[in-house]
Amino acid sequence: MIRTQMNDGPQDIFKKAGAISLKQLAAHLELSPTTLSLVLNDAPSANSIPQETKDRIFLAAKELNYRPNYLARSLRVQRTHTLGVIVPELSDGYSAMVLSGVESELSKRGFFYLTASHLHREDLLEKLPHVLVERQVEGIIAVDTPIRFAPNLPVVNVSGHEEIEGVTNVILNHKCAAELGIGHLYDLGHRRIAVLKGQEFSSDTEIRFDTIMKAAAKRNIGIGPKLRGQLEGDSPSPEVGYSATKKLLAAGERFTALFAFNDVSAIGAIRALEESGLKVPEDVSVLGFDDIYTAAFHNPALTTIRQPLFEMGSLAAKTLLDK
Amino acid sequence: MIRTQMNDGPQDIFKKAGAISLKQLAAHLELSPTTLSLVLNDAPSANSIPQETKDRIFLAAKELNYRPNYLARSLRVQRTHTLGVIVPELSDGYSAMVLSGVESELSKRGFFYLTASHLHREDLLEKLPHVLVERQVEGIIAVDTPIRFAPNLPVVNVSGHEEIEGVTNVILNHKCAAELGIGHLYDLGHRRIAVLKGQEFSSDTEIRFDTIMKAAAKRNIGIGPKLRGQLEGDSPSPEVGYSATKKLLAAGERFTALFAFNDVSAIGAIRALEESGLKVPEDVSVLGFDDIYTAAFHNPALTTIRQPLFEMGSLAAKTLLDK
DNA sequence: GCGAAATGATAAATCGTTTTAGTAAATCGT
DNA sequence: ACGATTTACTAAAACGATTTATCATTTCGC
Repeated sequence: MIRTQMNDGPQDIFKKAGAISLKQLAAHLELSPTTLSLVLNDAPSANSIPQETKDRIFLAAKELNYRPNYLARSLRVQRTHTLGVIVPELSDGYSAMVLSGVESELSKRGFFYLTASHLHREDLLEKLPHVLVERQVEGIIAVDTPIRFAPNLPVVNVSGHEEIEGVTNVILNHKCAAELGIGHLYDLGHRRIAVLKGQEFSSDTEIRFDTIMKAAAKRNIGIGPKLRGQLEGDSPSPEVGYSATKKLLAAGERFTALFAFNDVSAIGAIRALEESGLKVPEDVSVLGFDDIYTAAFHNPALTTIRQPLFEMGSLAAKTLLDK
Repeated sequence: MIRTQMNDGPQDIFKKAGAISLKQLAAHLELSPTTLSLVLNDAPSANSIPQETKDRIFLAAKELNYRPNYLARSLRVQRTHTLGVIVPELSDGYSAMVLSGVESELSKRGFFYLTASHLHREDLLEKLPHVLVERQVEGIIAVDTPIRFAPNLPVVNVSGHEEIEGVTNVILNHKCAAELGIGHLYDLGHRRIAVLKGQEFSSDTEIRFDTIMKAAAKRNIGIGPKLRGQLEGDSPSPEVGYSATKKLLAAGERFTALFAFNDVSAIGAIRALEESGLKVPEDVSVLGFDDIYTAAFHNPALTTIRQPLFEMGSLAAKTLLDK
């Protein structure tokens, strides 16, 4: 299958034979599968077996390249060491960062995970958890994803704000973040601040907006409807920030600072501002919300509120495994 | 386990009971598991079974929320519908883009995939393929990853340049890309061009550098040692481009254009250039190599050569599944 | 009215492990 | 020298599906 023509040498035939089973290995050694299993898994009851036999087994296992079939094992012991991760979309940087944290934690514990993207589609939001359950995952991590199922296994939602029984939420301290952002702008002297609100489907949208409004109100800054931009469409490119800012500018109310929903939209916003002849940051300061590495190096001066995505991912994994 | 306190109602107990097996379902219907299996899988031999019985089975399956155990099924039919994907690291955008393409193709065909990052560590490069094989993946997609194993199952390497028996490579047309890049700079009038070379561990480094040198030579442009920057360290942030460019500037040889290894390093490079008082693109044009969405919106003017990462991912998946 | 085919099911083997419950022979304590 | 351990190992039953081979009954063709 793999290799093309070439009549293969003996080592190739061996390779093709591929996986050798415990039974075959046992037959080869003239021992029972039981014995091999006991020895290879270092079971307590194997201590009556002489070292010599053990060595024979280990040697043969190595030589014949024996690899236990994880399916069979999992079926028997009823543990898969596998989680499911549901994300909106992989290409947007945000999910990838969280995933990276998840993976780093899981690999420490010998777990793997299956990834599935729902692309904001209702049908997938319903279906994916089911097929993951079919695949016997031991838990599900959802990232920025609405929960459309009654969980009968442990679920951790990263950046989720629904209170659902059986679902643990790992969330950013939004109040703190909003305080930080608005406080920063305020200290720089800004009093006319605009804000870009996220798409409806993003679970952070509402809370981020609310906390920003509150932090602003606290400092006697009003952000009227004409100072509120709205991101639309589910493209993960800065384009959504660009067009939202265009509309915002068209509304006609001046502002000296813009609090974007995230870095990607901030980058689009800057482009829009400059196109209408406004200098950043001289005329308008733009504040992002960290979800990408490159933001810090953006030019000009994009200040961003760092979100510990990697850490949120690894925390989610840790939490889930501890259930 | 999942829920905290609360004494649960009956539907909750039902939920906790969790997965119901085919045997249980059969017992409940007073039929044999065989019959259910035949009906549920719409096997040809099931056409002797009356519609009424079939309906009873479907109904019960739905009501008791029966989900076949994928482990058991896979074990029996010797197919897992699962691939393994090995990437250097998830947080760098590049891998995530490719993964996104892989997933889009796999989901169409009912496949899932396990992801593993090698972080450029030799031990993981050796070990990961083995544990994926243990997990019964039916093939492996490696992304920008050196192959350290003799494959006994189908392998597709994205951006790999080693010729290995049994490994299919999905690669970018580098020659074309270099021509495009250098040609663009040449047409803009640039004759003193510097280049940032990638890290040794990246499989694209050599070929990208070579093709660039050739494309330049063809136009009588020499790129001497003092015009060659070298990326160092395996951080996925623009920092590596930043420090490489600093060194390049310190070498003292002037240039009017910089061909970066990728977008991330280009972003770092721009920062370094501006810090030393050079305007981009007035004094120095910077050319990137597409691996991130946001590049196009970078400011100022980062021109980039688009790399179809998503497409490379989906092509890799398609190729692998066709084996 | 008799053999053949269709109908409606099922028992048992299988996939590759782990685990429980043994067994037969050798060794030990007294 | 006799029962109790220890030693070295194994048979068989799981795990939860699929698949092959079969088996009664009915119905059909003629």
